[in-house]
Amino acid sequence: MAASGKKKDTRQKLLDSAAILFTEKGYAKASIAEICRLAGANIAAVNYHFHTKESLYRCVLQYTFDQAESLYPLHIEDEGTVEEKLYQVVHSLLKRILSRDMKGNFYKLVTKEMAEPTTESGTLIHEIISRQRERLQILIREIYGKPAADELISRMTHSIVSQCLFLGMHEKGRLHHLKRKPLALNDAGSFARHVTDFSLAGIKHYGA
Amino acid sequence: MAASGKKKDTRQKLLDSAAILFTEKGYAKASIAEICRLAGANIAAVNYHFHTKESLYRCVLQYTFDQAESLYPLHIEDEGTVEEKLYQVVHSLLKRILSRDMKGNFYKLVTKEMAEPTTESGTLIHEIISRQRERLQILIREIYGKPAADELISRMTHSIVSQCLFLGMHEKGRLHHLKRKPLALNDAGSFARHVTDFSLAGIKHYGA
Amino acid sequence: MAASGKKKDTRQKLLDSAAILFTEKGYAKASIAEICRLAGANIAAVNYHFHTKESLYRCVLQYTFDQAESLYPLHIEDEGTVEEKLYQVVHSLLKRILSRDMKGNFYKLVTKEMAEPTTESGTLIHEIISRQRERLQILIREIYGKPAADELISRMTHSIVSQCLFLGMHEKGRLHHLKRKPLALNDAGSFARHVTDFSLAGIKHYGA
Amino acid sequence: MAASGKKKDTRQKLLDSAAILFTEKGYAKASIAEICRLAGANIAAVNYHFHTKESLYRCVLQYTFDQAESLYPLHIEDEGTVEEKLYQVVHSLLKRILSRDMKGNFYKLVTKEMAEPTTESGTLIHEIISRQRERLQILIREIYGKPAADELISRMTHSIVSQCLFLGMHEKGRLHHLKRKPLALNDAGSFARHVTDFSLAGIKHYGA
DNA sequence: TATGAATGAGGTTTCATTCAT
DNA sequence: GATGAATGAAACCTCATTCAT
Repeated sequence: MAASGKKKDTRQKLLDSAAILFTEKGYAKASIAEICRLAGANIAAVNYHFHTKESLYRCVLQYTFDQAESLYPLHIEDEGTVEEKLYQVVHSLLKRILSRDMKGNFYKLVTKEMAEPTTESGTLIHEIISRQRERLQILIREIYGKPAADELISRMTHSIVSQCLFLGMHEKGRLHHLKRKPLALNDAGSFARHVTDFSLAGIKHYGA
Repeated sequence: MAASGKKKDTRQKLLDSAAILFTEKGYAKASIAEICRLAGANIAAVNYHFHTKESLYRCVLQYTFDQAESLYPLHIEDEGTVEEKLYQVVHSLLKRILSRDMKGNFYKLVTKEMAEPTTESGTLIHEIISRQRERLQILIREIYGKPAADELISRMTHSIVSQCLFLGMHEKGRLHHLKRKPLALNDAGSFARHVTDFSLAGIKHYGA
Repeated sequence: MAASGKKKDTRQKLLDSAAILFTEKGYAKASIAEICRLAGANIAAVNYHFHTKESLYRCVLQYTFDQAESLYPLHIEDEGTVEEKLYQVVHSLLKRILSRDMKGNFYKLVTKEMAEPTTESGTLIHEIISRQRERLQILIREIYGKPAADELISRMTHSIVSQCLFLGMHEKGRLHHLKRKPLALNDAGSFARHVTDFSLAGIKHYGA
Repeated sequence: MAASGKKKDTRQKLLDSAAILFTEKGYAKASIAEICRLAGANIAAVNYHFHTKESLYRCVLQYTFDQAESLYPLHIEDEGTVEEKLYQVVHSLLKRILSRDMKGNFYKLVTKEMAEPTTESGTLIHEIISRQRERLQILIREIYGKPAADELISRMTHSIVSQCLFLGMHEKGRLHHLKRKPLALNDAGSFARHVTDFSLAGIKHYGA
């Protein structure tokens, strides 16, 4: 019975390998051949299990997103202050972004996708990002306290989101001149504190 | 001279075409053949003038950076307050990022490069970004007023830089769910005001 | 028995699907996968029931021929004139060629095979065509009335056969510039009249 | 100077090889690799000179048609009878069909195309066939002498055309059970005589 | 008996680069 | 100095077939 998990093994190994290589090298430069080699599978395996490279890519997006959600769920306590809720949102986002222990990192794929969109893969990302963005906007409105123009809310959302996602753009520790040492998962809490405090001050500046 | 003028012409046209295509499609998907076609040059012209594709790419990085510097120079008035100087820095950066009227846009190339590094091309970008980052850190220290740990300064720098560079990541209006309407060069001043005010409040929050 | 009925079912569905797809797209472009999909069968079903693709093809040839014979049997009345018998032969052939209501159309496969022979499949077609051709030659000799060189008989046979089989070469109404509107089964009688009359005149011209 | 013909040599050799292989094996089964091998060219040569396999195919169609026209021009004497003109048309068509000495045979490609259309290649063939068909219809009307329904003219045209084109369907002498010995170019005159006489009788039968 | 996963050979196409002219 | 033909490596994809279950 333990050995009966052989059946869907190849498909899973392909997903893992693809996640790693897409994350490391990007969609274009990660070749099917290399993905299969890493998975220990035949070169035709991708076509058998996923039909095309792009379809594999979409599955990887979904897969890494699901992993991110299950490993670092967004848990907002109902009783805390809105400020605390903002911290929780930012913290959970940063944990996902800084995580290195998953096969592939969804948010690294998202930033790649934003910088260099792959045909037809935007839909999934669009939905996910939109949902998170809306949640954040509601929170910001609440923190702001007074009625605010959409434009203003939108800008403040941008300010917060960019501080988080921008962390996902430093590949392999390269270009790490932008920060002192590469941030690791351990730093998520501390950095989330900074982003939250920095941004709360910004929001409240407008409210004053 | 007429003949040597002709030669420079081809080289220049190649730079322009390459800048456009690298910016639009990224390094990998912009082919030499297409670049030459757009430049009205022979298919061997790139190898003749630049030897390899990657060398052409490095030249394009330098070229678009020089253009950015000359079109949107960073002019800091000596007499203003530090807050005003921060605004000027942010404003000039945003103008470069939002500009669409140059052949290629250096900062769009930078964000592509950060998300998906091309072998061996990091050096130039490293230097440029470092220089700007240092200038910004000095300013932030000044605004902060009191002695501050490098770590803190670094984090605040990140917060400001990310708000700016993140704007360069929205390709062709796709993924524009992150902002209401695509920002244009006209919006640089207004958006710079937001980033500056938002961030000043953040910086001062720590100082309080 | 219930189980053995099931088996025949799959085999039969494979035959039907293969007949349709071979007729529509030709041997090379009809893939085993697609045939199985259309039959609602497993992808290994063809190899299981027919061993190879080519063997399936031969079975399809036989199958569609049998269907043609049973749906449009060649019924020659013993009492009619030879001219009338010629009409009956031509008519029955045209009905088979113009038929669209069978699974696949034997004569469309024959014309495909003549234009682009598939390895090893000629034997069956050879036999079938030969038999029909001989029957026709005997009839022509009879109509001709006088002793005739084989060469002459052969040429007249060609003239008649080609007028019929050529109708099977118009795929999907494409290339239908060769005739005004695509002929349908209804037109078989009328067109057979034309071919018969036209050809009778030709035959008798030699006899004169 | 004699050696200066090297430049366009490869393209021409590719055309010749492709013509031969497309004619022998059909579009689908003639592989680019084999065509290049036969031409003594690199495997990327087809893409360089013709871009895609289908584009090469279209060029081959045009090329073989041009060869057919120049080798066996259709020369109709103005002074002859209409019957004689019909013979000339049929004769020239048969010479083209029976020719084996060209690189590829346009009409063999036409019959292949009719039996198994290749995507998007029909246009050229459509035009050519239409033009020839119209010329023939005019001639038939003239021979017929009296006003005739389009339908009738169309059927008689079919009868003549099919007798000719059907000869192009016997691949490599296979399936030659339909005729005694494979017809060769020498037989064109004699066979054209048969087709003409046989058909003239047919036409006149209606006129009677 | 029947399946679905897996395979390897081969197909077309793309592309950066080289080289004789 | 500049060209355009040519090249070889490598990419993605298709497919008939095999095999353990």
